[in-house]
Amino acid sequence: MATTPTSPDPSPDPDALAPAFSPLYQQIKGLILRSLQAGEWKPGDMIPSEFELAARFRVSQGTVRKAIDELATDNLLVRRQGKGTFVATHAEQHIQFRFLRLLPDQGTLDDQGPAERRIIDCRRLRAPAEVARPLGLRSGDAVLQVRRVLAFGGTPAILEEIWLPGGPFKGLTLDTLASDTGPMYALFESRFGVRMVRAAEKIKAVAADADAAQRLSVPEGHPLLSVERLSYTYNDTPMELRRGLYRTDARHYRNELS
Amino acid sequence: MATTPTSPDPSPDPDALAPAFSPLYQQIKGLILRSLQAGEWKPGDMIPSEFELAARFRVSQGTVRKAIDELATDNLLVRRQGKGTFVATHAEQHIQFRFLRLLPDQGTLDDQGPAERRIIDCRRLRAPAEVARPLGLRSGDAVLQVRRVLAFGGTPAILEEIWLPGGPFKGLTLDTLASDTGPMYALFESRFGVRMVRAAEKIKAVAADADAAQRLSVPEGHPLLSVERLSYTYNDTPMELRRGLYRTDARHYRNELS
DNA sequence: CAGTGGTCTAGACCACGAG
DNA sequence: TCGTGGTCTAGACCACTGG
Repeated sequence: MATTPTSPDPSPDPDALAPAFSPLYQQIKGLILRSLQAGEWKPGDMIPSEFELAARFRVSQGTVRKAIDELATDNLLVRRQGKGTFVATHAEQHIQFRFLRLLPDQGTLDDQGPAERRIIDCRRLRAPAEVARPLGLRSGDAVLQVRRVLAFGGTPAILEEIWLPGGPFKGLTLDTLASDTGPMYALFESRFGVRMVRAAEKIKAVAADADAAQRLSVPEGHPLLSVERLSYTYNDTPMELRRGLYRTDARHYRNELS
Repeated sequence: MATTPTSPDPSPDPDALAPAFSPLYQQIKGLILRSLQAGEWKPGDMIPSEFELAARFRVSQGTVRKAIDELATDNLLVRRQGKGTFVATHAEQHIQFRFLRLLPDQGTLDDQGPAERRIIDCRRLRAPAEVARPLGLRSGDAVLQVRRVLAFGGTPAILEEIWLPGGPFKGLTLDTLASDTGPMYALFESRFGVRMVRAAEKIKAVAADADAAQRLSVPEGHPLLSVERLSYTYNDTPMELRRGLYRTDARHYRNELS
């Protein structure tokens, strides 16, 4: 590790086509990532200082810094000057809505108070094919399905259907969810050790069917935003499939392009 | 500039409340940005090497590097190892669809061929209030309105209404647009010196009105994605307002959250 | 081969937060 | 006052590109 920066790290797979050359700081990044996955440092924890990590990995502080820089821009770590570097968590006020992009058309911030949550049901099912595939499961594997409605100021705004793999979320019940206040992703961290790191969404415009119309208090056929989200944990492992129907009469989905 | 890093740079405005302390590399970033705005280097051009810039600004190469790093992650510059650092441009194949997030539900890449474009009209108008405000103009100021339809494989997919400030885009005509192949934002760069740097979109689900239904070959009332985009040039100056209606029967709007 | 960006190091000093 | 991250520097060497 202290030799040339691009040492391929004596690995198996000698006849592989992959170049597998990577800069030292990328290797360090990988090592830190492994510690995160292994739970050596939990969400909210402070990780060792840059100098400590530099000593542990036998590299200079600047190299550790660059690794941490990237992990911080990926939102896996949070740097706080004068205090230390911390494992990112969903249990923070200003991070609450990192994955919820629905904002009111009017009005300043989302200081309309938090969303009111009403859980419809929470069932243990066998995964249909179209749910199993994106989650990397096999059809028929055990999954949890949660359905709920989010409302703002008494007006229903979101109808969601959440699919979770049965293994990692063993023990999740309606009571667990109902008795919990705070972000659902924070619950996943504290109770199941599952941290959502990134997500991809597919958005369409659809017409409300009878059930959705009733639950969202709109006429049948009313245009709704369909948001299908696949969320990933550390190793790009998909861990949640979420289908949401958003009312967009008084709200909009905000997106920044750059 | 070669003294302490946080020297406020002997500037006017002595009684300002602003702290105005900023790291050297941020100041360098600002200077590079000014050269970009001033057109010292045009889109596609190679900018001076890191050492040249370091000499010009009387700082070390590492400081210039950090400034360029940020400009590169903001997509204002593109680094090419062994060649140099270049001013980003929309006139590149792999950057074509940086702002168009509509992808086919099935199918590999967007190798369905490029979009077919049909311009409906291009008119010089006085800005209505709801157009003037986001563009930072006054109601009644001269604006250009372009309407067009994009189709993929013969099927119309997008109906767009584009509003541009009359000043910067003086001389833009239907012929200019019609005779141009390639990305519209590339045309803006080469003909008007306007480079779009970032954009914000507001997305809703709406029902097709009679006009939209006819132009997009869908029944009236069909759910469509309404995408309202405000695009900005260098100084966070809004330069384009675009209202699009997207068919999402066979396509979806893709978004990555992190 | 020369020129460019990319990586790594080592050391100095600053800014911030907390005791 | 101390420990943390933040900035800046200077110099060495590597990797890629093109003549």
